[in-house]
Amino acid sequence: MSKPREEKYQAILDAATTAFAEYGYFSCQVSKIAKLAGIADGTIYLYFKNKEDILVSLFTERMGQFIKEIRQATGKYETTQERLLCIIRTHLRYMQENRSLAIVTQIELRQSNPEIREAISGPLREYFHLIEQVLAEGVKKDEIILADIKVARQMFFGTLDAMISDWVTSKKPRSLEESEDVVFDLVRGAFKINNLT
Amino acid sequence: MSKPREEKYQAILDAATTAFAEYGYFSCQVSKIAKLAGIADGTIYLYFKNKEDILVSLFTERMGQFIKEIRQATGKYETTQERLLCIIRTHLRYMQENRSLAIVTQIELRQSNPEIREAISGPLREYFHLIEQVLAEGVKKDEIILADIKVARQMFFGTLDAMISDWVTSKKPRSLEESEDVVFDLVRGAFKINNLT
Amino acid sequence: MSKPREEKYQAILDAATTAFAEYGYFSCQVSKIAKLAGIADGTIYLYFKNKEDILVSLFTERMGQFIKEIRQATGKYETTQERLLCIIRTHLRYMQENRSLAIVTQIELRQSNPEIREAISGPLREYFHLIEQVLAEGVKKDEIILADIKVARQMFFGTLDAMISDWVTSKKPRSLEESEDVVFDLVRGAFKINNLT
Amino acid sequence: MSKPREEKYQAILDAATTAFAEYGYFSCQVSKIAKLAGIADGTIYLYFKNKEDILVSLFTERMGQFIKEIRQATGKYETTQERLLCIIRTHLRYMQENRSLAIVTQIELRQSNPEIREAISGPLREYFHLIEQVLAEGVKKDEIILADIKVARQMFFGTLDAMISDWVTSKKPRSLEESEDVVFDLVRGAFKINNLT
DNA sequence: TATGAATGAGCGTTCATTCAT
DNA sequence: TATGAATGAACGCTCATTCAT
Repeated sequence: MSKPREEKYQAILDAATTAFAEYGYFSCQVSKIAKLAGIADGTIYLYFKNKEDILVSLFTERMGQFIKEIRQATGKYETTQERLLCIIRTHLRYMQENRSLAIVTQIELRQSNPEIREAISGPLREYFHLIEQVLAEGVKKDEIILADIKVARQMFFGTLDAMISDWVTSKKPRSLEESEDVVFDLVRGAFKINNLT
Repeated sequence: MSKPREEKYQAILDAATTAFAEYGYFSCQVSKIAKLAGIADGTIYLYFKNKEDILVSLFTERMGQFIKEIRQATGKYETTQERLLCIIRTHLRYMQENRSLAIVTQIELRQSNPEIREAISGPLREYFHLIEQVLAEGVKKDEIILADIKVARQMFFGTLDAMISDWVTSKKPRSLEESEDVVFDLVRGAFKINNLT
Repeated sequence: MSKPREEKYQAILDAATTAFAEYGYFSCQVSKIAKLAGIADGTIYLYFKNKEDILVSLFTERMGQFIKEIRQATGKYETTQERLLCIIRTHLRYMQENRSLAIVTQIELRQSNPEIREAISGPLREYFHLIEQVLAEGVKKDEIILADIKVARQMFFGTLDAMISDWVTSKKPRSLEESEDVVFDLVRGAFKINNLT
Repeated sequence: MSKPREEKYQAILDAATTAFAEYGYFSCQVSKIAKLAGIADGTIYLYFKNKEDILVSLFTERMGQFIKEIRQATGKYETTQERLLCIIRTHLRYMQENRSLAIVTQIELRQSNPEIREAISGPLREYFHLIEQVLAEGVKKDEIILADIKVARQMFFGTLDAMISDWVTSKKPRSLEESEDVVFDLVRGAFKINNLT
């Protein structure tokens, strides 16, 4: 019987995402997650080693899926221009549709607690790597001009991240989709994307 | 004699900055700050209402000074190009010289805990406002071309923030100064800064 | 199963009564109550909101039962004379059998701390009311003669209270029961109880 | 220079009486007493060994004076009837004019903390002794009839104590003086005071 | 598996007391 | 004497985790 187990595992992760998003990791009690998941406190420990494990699993699972989705979507496009626009769209839309995850990402991504940060950094680095791959290939194909891939990635990711940070913080945020083209336009300028394409 | 009082106040804030940077706000006990400041636990409460007040004061004081410094530095320049470069340089250098503050900023800036976030948001919004002012004026003077001031600010700040985030996280970071020109170049492209200037 | 919960609730109240009696409310740590009840400190907070809640519950429960008992016992008698003797006996005997409760009553009944006093005053006022009812009816039925019901109640209760206070304070107290008739005799004189009855 | 020392000593005792009355012994910080006395916290410790010493001194001094006053007043009268009325009047009036002292007496008289209670009990026992002397002499002179001096004293003191307790607790208390005659009348009945006298 | 009552380590904060000035 | 900043022991309460059922 692995299916019901998987289901409850995901239910806990869902509950944790919501709860962490609302209260923050430290201010959120395990009992709150349990209540939200509709199970007893103790049951959580049949699925996760401890509170930290919930957070780490949450990142691994959800960020992993996020990156997988972005990678798949990006794979459909050939040009760097299209790929970057695809990442922008997928990133913003995914976060918009998973607001709690977006919040948790914003909050806990930079946890100082070394153990937590280490566990979390994996998926994030993978995402950074994906972006940098796209950029590197674009440079190689002369579709963009960059003096420093890493800094370019920092700009690219940092922009999206700041947008989500604002959106998440804002009480009545306007849709992120509206800004997709604006961002892309800025990126085109920054990366000197060949307009002929 | 208000001098010694002020000195101890700052000493506690310094200790808190270091301690929060190392452990994170929640994982850092008040006693750790006290020990680091070389005072007794109780003494902290002669200067701060509670633990949260330390964090909030830290932001108000240190971020306030950071913004003040940036504002002063920026004021010396006329063109938008120069101003933006000035912000980039001041921001990166300030954070580089105040690594712990940079870390705390990264960590706690996005606290989910509503009270803390609210208290912190003031200085940050002020900084956002400053950047947007520079951008708006640049647009007005036709020195840059922007479809959306807010998104441009998000890109500008987000880029610097991501750079610092990487730098802070990295075990052996290369100097942020090296990247100043690279970032500026990207920004010039993004904001279509008139190359004639 | 609500039984074991009720049992532990009472056990904590018992422990608290003993501990408060020995050390006084403020000088008695919650951990002492827990140890006396044979449970962990934290368990206390599964049954009571906080330390004050223990004290208040103690009064509500125990004093409530004390008053209930007195009311029941008194209800069996018709004449004021019999009723007053009944109160005297029940009061003294109850306290004699619940020495710790008697002490706590003596100690905390007059707490200056306004919140505590307010919470405690309920049951006490109820008792005062009961006594005054008996007295008022006695006056109505011409079984006693009183110029002022309230002052009479103060004398009646004050006397019993002072007796218990002495008994509680005394290192080798003589039994309270011995004094029952003596008190009653004084009361008869004071209230001019009709000897014909 | 012993005069200013004595003055400040009394000032602290006055402040303590007021402060203890308002907050209760445990809930009243030494700093509150100091502020009320218009001196620095540390100064208190030039006059008193510690907080407890303040309370004990307060009782010794103030209760001592109270008893002295009662003893003097009582000494002026010959008959037991007059003497008892004199005690009633002096007791009630003294407490009415020293409301804070009355409150502190009510509150702390029955402190469970053994050390405090022991220190306090002295003056109180002296007062009990005084009352019992009057009663014993009255019995000897056939002016009153009592089966048990101690219980009679308990009634006498308990009544006054309960009256003050009510008066102290009440938000808008009626004057205690109004009740003097009523109490005396009750006492006359209880003690079978010979009306011929 | 699931429960949820029980645990007890851990921490923020208070405040009586001290001591350098 | 007087000050009041500094001290640090002490304690109420929380909550992640366990375990008997």
